[in-house]
Amino acid sequence: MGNLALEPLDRPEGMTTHEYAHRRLRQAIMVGSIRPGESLTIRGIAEAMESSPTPVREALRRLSSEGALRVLDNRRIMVPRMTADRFSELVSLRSVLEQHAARRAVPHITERRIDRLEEIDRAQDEAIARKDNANALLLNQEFHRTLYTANPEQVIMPMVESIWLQLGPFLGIAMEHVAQLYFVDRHQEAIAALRKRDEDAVASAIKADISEGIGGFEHAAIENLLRLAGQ
Amino acid sequence: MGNLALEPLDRPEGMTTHEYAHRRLRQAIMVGSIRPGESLTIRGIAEAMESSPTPVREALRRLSSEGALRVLDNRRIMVPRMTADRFSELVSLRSVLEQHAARRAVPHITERRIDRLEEIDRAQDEAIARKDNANALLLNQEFHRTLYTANPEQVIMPMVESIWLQLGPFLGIAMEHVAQLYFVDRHQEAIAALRKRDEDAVASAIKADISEGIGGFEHAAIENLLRLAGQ
DNA sequence: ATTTTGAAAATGTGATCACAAAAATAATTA
DNA sequence: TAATTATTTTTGTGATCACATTTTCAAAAT
Repeated sequence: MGNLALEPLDRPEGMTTHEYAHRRLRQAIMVGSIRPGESLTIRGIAEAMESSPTPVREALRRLSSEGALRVLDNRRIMVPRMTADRFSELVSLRSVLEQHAARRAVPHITERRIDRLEEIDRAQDEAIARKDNANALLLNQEFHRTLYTANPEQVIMPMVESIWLQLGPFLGIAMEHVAQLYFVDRHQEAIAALRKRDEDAVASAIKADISEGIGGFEHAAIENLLRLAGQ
Repeated sequence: MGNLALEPLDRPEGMTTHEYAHRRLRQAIMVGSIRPGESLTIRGIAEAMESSPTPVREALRRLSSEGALRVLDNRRIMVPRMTADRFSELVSLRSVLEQHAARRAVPHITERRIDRLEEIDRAQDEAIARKDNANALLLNQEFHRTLYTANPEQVIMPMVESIWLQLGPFLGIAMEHVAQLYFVDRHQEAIAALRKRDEDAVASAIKADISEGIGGFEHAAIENLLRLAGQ
């Protein structure tokens, strides 16, 4: 049942078992440490985290509703396989979604939050420098999340995270076959635009960040990568 | 625990209990037959559909991951309350999302499917004529769903449905206080644009359909409606 | 050697139970 | 009468069990 070991993740007091299972599986999927096609068994996971089938099933159901997992006809649960076409759908949707999220965040952004974004970006650069891909990925997500959640009534975040969840497993594969994942980012450009409260410029920085980041994989490159990984 | 009675919904052979519970609750929420603020109890629902807590809990968890339900700190589960600001977030996101979905569907649309769209639109007009709001709503959703799922690799549909789920309870309130809900739609315009495979025109028809439909509620009108409904 | 058959193990599903926390109700006090 | 306390009921949670289906693996047959 895969290395959902990752890091056991601290479990805050009062957090329910199914919540913990959900968070742990979610993070494992999002940073690509569970391979597509790998099938997950309820009992296996339950045993791995020393609990029982009931809460694990609830966690798996939630993840399937979030698009992170897929239930087959035989009721087996697995991480969906990636295809070049699906990848392209995911990336184009991500671009539209996050541009919109960024625009709607601008009117609510504070200087304090922009400072926080700079910190996160710095931390991400450090993670990249020490080739710590998993943490760089996590910090990149935190950068985007911190931007979008500036909007207090925002309802888009769960959808953005759903996209991340669906792209995660592919990133896991990519990281095994490509040395550097995020050589460039457009975060500085986004920050500059935010300081000016320039919605268009922010949206365009986000668009570029995505299209030059994960969106940079071309159709043929993806098929090669998937073949290489035995998908 | 509310009239999730609605219609008991036929239960296809082989459908699991939690799946059935999920579908039934989902539909009840989507057509607005469960009021915001109304709290749902696991045992209550289980009893109402003659099953047990386990599968009902799974259904509720899925719905909470889909944005349809909210778990409070006391672990109570309820339909989220609407606010004017949240409503505006939902509608603007819906517009962006569905325009994108429509654009990506155009290259895959077939004449047969366009014919099907015309049928659905006709059926919806009939439902409107006989003031059958719930079915008109369902048929409107089927129209949009049929369009977007023309794209076989589409990953956007769960997100669109999540928006519908979040708007559903408000529609239920609106239906109690407003006579006609969908006096106009832009479906014919969308169909004409589809016949010409004109992406821009299709997107613009969908945009208008949303902004003139549910998007037509103005900030003040929403606050009035919510106050009227005792929210 | 490949396929088919049969037994054993693994797995998903849902009902039930025990426990703790929360809510509702009744009893008591100010 | 209103507020507070105590008791009862309701509710969410998670472990366990039984059952049916599926998968796995070994033996037998073609």
